[in-house]
Amino acid sequence: MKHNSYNNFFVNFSNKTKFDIIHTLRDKSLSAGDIAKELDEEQSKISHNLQKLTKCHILDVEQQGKQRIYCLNKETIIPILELAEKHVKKYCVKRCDI
Amino acid sequence: MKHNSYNNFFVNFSNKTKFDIIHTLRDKSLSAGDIAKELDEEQSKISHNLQKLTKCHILDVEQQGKQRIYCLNKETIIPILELAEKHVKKYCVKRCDI
DNA sequence: CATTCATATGAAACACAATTCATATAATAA
DNA sequence: TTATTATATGAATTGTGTTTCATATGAATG
Repeated sequence: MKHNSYNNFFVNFSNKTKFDIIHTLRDKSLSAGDIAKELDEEQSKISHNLQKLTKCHILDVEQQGKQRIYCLNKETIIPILELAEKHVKKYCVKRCDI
Repeated sequence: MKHNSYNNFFVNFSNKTKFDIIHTLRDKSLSAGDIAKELDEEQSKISHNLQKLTKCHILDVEQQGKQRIYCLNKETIIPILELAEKHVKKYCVKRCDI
């Protein structure tokens, strides 16, 4: 497998903004604007991040009027999140992030 | 969950060097030096990366004489790799990485 | 078809992670 | 107890992803 697409996939889990977006969409679908509101972040910041998450199909989009509704690709993403959480809880309880 | 340790966990999958190390250790354990040799990379580069991978227990280490043998924490890491591969193969066949 | 609302986009600025290089430490053997 | 091999570490540099800001596009509505 080419490491690019692979690495790029994981990059999408490795900063706070994307983390917040993914977790916001874990139990509901939202428009770009509503995600920005809910996270109290600037519109274009959220938009840029949504583009990347969507490009590698971590998120799916659907146009609805003038809004764009984003939802999590639950099929593969939720299982990955769960495994990662399990690992982090078990091994990274205190300060693995230094 | 705190996003730090979480993000930090994923950061460790998102660059080529770490990708190469992880995949080299997928089927065998190696000393730091042998990893560097096998990947034809500079010693300290590999060492720095090994530190980070070990800190969040993606790798385990064991001292053996004056060598340090690194091995992959297969329990949680292999399943995550497999899910990621599945996703990438299915959704990122062409140029998700732009 | 002009206006408004929602979202996307490009480029510059910024932040942070990765690498490099020189050096230190740690374990062993002579 | 010095020399040698293996690995780690710190600081400066480099590289790359992220955010910001200004602006553009796109869909709907009067």
